[in-house]
Amino acid sequence: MSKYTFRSIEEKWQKFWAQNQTFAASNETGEKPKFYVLDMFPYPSGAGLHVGHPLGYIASDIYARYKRHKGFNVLHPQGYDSFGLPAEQYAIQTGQHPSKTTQENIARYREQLDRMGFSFDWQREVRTSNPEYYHWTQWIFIQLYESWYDPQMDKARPISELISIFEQQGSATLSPEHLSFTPAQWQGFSADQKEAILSEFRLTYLAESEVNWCPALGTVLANDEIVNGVSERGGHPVVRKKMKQWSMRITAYAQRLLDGLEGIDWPEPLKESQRHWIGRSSGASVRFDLQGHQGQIEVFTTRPDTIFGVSFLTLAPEHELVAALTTPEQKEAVEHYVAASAQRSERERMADVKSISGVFTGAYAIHPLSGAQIPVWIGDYVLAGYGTGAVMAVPCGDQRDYDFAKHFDLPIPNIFKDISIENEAYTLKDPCIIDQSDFLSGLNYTEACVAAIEALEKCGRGQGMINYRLRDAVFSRQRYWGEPFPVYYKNGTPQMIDPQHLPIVLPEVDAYLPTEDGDPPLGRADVWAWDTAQNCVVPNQNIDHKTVFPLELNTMPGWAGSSWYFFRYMDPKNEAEFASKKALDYWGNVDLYIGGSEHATGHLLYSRFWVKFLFDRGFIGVDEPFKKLINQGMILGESAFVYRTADSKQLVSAGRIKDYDSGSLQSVHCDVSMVSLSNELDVEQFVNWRPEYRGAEVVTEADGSFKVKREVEKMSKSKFNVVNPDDICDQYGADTLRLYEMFLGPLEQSKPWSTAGITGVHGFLKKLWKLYHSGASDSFFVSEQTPSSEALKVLHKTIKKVNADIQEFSFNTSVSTFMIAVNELTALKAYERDILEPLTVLIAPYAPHIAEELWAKLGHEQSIATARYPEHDPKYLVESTKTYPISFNGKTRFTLELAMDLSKEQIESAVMADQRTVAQLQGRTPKKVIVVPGKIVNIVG
RNA sequence: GCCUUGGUGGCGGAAUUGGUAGACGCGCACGACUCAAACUCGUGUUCUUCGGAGUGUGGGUUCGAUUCCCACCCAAGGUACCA
Repeated sequence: MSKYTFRSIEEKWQKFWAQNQTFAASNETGEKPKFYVLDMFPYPSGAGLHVGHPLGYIASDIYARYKRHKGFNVLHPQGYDSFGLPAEQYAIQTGQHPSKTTQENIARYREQLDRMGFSFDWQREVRTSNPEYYHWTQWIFIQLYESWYDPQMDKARPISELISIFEQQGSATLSPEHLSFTPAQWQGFSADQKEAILSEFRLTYLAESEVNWCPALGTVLANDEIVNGVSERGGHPVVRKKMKQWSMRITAYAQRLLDGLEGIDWPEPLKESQRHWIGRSSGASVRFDLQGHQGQIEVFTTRPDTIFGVSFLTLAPEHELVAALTTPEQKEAVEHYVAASAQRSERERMADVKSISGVFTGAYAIHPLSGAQIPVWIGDYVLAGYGTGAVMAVPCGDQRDYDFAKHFDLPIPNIFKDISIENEAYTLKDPCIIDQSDFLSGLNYTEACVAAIEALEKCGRGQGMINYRLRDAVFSRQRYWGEPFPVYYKNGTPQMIDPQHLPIVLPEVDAYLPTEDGDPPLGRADVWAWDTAQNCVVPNQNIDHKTVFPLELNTMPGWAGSSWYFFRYMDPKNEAEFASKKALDYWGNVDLYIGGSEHATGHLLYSRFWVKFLFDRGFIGVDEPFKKLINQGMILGESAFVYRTADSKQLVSAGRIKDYDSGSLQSVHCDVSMVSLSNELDVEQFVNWRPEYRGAEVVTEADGSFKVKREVEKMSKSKFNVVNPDDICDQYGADTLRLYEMFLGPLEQSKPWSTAGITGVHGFLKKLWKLYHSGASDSFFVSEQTPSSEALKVLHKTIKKVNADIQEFSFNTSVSTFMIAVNELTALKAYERDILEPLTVLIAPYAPHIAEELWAKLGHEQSIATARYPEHDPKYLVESTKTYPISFNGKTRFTLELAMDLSKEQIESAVMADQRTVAQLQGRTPKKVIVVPGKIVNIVG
């Protein structure tokens, strides 16, 4: 059988499936139970699908096909997460419209996906960048805006209900402390005042948030786009700055997102990362008055018991009170420090625990319980985004505070009885008693926490509090290629566009960069204002008109469209709703979701948030999107890094490219560390170079020598280490690719890609084919005889094992089980129909093309897709003997075959009588003989 | 730094609740077929000083540890605007 036979079989069946709509799922509630198998949809990158993508798709496809064999109505759709940064970056470079490149990329992805024989229901395809789709993303945004979270009912409610509460009861218990009003006062507020209050409740709202701003590029950058403090593109300086942006009040759902994890079948580590991300901690909020200043510094602490150990306060450099507090003498030092901190990314600051820096503001706070003077410092180990951006420093009880105090020679009072803090802080390692703490002295940790909170509450300086690490999610992007907001501004106040006028379609622009004035790219659109009289988008030059108002210029982030797409597949063509009630009720939530663990705290948390919100508002009937989730491991690529070695052995610079002509690396901003320089890179040149890099230690060029270092990392276009599955399909066929990717190792484990070994699974498929072609000159042959009991045993143990493996998603071991089965059946010359038919169904989810072909040859006219999955019969698997490993002190020395039904004593005497036992013992009497029937015999002596 | 995962032959990996470490495949070696090569088939393949030793390193629990516990080392992913 040649590779041409494989290819023609694959093409034949792919065409057959498409023509017959074999995998179309029905929304009609029939007798079959439903099952929804979903992959995380891909971002259609310009590099095409790489071999890492199909890993999860193959696994989910095997499962979907398995479920069809098991009699389920299976929904197994696919689509594209088609808004995103790379398409925009490409557009900036080439001037091509992102929609054009996106469509081209999608066409290519589709071609690649089709070649692998996936059982997707393509009629349900969705694309997040289609107006028919983002219509509903915009609609959900409006619903979020029109909702608030009621902590008493613990659910989201329409904002109109909040307004009636305000009208009838005033702020009641709902409002934060600084806002308190009666119904009459509410009525008296201006529209703007009312809106300002409501925006503190809306689930999406405008707020000042910190961003990484690159003045030279005039844009905001992701942490990912910043390398060593400068922009990856161009190497320009980046500073942190505040900007008014849309935020999502995900923090309102913190507790429910935490609680919801209990009821879903997700990998424990993934739940753990979400728990950690949400970061619930209980403690106390403490307010420190300031000496000679209005206002207070509020801190959150998990250790209220150590309140008498406070020897200074530390504020984040971005803290709002810093400028006001700083004394004239300290002004210069503080401003210098704040400016320096703005240059460092949050990640850098978190990772750096070695260098201690900070500066005294000159100001003092008053200890809420002792009345002592507490100096106020600023230090960049305190992050503005966490808690209140200020900490009460207890050097004896927190290592970072301790180090800070040591470094700046601040007092380190010890408040722990019989604990030495000579060299390091004491951090609750063993229980201990609080000392030197007024009324807390003599109490243990738990008692002291309670007493301290009580005292703080009594004097109005604090209270017990639950704090979450989770922050509200910034929802604005200063980008072009994303969903436009359905928002216009009337005198600076945001207004939602009536949902009946959606979608607000992304406008055309002449370039994809920010405007000269620093507006996002949408500021370039000629037509980008909203006419409230005509209810349509109109040219923005008419903005003076009384009915025409500017539209929001930001777009939504990548996670907007991916937070609800799984519902759209249920009813993808619906123009009246995001999906019909009937479809939503029938399909419910996703039964099995497969995707990478890199989405653990992004996509998977945002989706859960939106689903809980949609549930609260009664739009859907489920409050978790994904019942069961499997993380497929990443297939890592092998990257080559080039180091230029100068005259000396020292590494001058590093990067993924070199410049042939100048003999130096371009735009490398640092020394030894690695920098990816995607934008300056001539891809052709690198690709041509790569084969030489592979395995090479040194490549010598005219201008000197270049060291090549190979590293395994995430496969990605930006890392130039992508391997294309098409090449594998060309050479071996889709069935081989499918089996091989499964055979590589456990689904959940990351592994580097390598084609070594692919001939093994290809050879297996040939052997499988041969098993059905034992006739004259290798023609198809099947015997109608009754199979031998040996053959039946092989078949049934295979059924049992493969069935168990699929349920545990252990696809690699089922492939080896198939190999063993085919080897054994070939040796037994088991060509009987009763062996071959069940075997074909068994293997069909894994290698569907060859299975369809063999199924047809076996005389079936229907596709194998819904053929009944075989079940094993235990009667063929009964064993009468067991080969016992006989070990001495735990080391196996020989084996002994004994009947299964022997008693412990019989086994022991049989073993002790054996010549080899006598030889091993050399006359000694064993101290003990351990016999585990059916398992092992261990002789201790 | 922090969070998560992983570390087993030359390589990918296998190993019910702790019970024969290295299944299956690659590679390699030898043999058969062939004028020859490829393909295919067969045999062998952890190391070894042949006593044994051996699952990243060092300890511990156990009759028995890849599996459980403690400490450490290394690699990958995430770390809030990549998706």
